Amino acid sequence: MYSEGNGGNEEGLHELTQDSEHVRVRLKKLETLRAKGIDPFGARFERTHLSKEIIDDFSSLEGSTVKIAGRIMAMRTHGKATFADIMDLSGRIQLYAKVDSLGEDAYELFTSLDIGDIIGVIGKVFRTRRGEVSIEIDEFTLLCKSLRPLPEKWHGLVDVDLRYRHRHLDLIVNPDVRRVFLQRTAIIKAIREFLDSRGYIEVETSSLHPIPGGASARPFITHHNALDMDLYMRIALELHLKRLIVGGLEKVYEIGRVYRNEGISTKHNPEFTMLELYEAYADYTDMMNIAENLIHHVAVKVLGAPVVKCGGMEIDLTPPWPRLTMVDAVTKYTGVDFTKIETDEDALSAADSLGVEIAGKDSSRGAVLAEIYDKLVEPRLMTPTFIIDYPIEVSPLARRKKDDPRYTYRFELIICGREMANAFSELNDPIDQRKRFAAQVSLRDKGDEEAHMMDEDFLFALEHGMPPTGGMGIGIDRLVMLITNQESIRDVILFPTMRPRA
RNA sequence: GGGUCAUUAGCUCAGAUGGUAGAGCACCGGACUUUUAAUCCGGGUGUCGUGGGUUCGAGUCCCGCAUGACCCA
Repeated sequence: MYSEGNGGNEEGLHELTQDSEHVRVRLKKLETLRAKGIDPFGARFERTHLSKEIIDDFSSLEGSTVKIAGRIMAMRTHGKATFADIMDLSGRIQLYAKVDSLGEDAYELFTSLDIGDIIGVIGKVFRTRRGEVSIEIDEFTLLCKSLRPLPEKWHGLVDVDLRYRHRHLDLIVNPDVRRVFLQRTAIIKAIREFLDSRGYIEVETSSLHPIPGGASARPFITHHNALDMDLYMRIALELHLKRLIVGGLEKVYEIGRVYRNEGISTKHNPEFTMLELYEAYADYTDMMNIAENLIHHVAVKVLGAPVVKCGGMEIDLTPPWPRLTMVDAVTKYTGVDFTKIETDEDALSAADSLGVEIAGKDSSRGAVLAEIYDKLVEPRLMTPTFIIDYPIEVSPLARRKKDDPRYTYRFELIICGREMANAFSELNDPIDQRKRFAAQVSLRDKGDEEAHMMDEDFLFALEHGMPPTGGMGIGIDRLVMLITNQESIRDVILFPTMRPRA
């Protein structure tokens, strides 16, 4: 807060004053405005139009008076006439200020405004000699004085570190950034439309868990003071949503933030957004149909066509998409045929011959198969592909295949070399589920910090009986990256996790 | 975790061989009534990320640290 006279917050002022000549100059202008009785931080302003509406409807609006507000992005003064560009949510429009129509005092006040200031304007719509739709100002009012300069008008804000730390500046000066985040909103809206129209119920489950479950990941730990107990930030939505299926909600979904205590990279942020959905009496083939149609729907809604860019190429998302078992996929891309591999030892030597390192990881046949797939196959799958029938060892929550108990009714959807969805026919046998948890717990005891914990509350629910259920998780951030053609997860998360600056 | 690179003005960047720190935009002063990266004249506004070291002298060379980017695990 910066108040008038000597009663202001000296410390805050001091910090700003130190900053640069830009700030000093603007603080001085602020005092000058106040001395003239002008409030530099104005109030409510009723707009009649957004800038884009004026430009789009120019033919019907020409000559009429409009009220518009926005941030000054550029100023071009020419003595007794001045052009300025202001930006609002819809875009930019040019203002034209003339001493003839404003009068000397108001005109002088206008030219003393800074780039970055926010103003409200009443004026007439016209087109300049050069053809640009503009507003000739009759009156204007200062709605907010800006005390700091904006980044450079031509290059914008380029430094990625500064862009993420000062996202508000990124949004002001880089139009593409605004576009991406508006698209993110549109994507999530399209997902809700799709699921709501199919009778899914959106729910919110808790994010503080006594036991973190539903995924293999290290959790964040937090503490509840009154209960004097540690709690975990959720790493998945899965187990609570399944409890709702037990409870008879039958078709549920949640779009929610999950937290995983892992490294940070262009592909990983410690908090990210998952969609999970569960449908009673369905199975993983139903989930494949939903995945195809959902992502197709989203692309058409947001982009206007079922086509996304991936690296240099365009990918058509029109369903149906091919389905390939993991074993077949590994054979196709590496030549190694896992139908001929029976033992853990043979699997290990196959991994060795392919140069896939297993040391320190689960060395069971199924886990090795999944590791080979992860390293050598997944990154090469560009067009949408369902990889089905995951090994049981890496799928502790999925139903076992009837004809081959080494595999599960599970798939992952790969687009552009990235995992977009993970789904399975849910395990509803509480006795088998207990054994799977036990196997995970023993991995955990051997030092695997990502292995699941025993979750008695979940088992208790499962023991009351869960209908056969199909379930799926979709990483929203990755989906947004795909649809908006962004390479870094940080470019689709408004405030990615950053280390504090020194 | 390992390797490579980066960090200089509000922003975008340049600063061979070690010798008083530069440009464009932005900003300040002046001219200019349809410009649009407006133009013209004048002005450099800086803890060269940080802490050490070498040297008569370090933005530049060496070491540590911080933050970031890319590659690898």
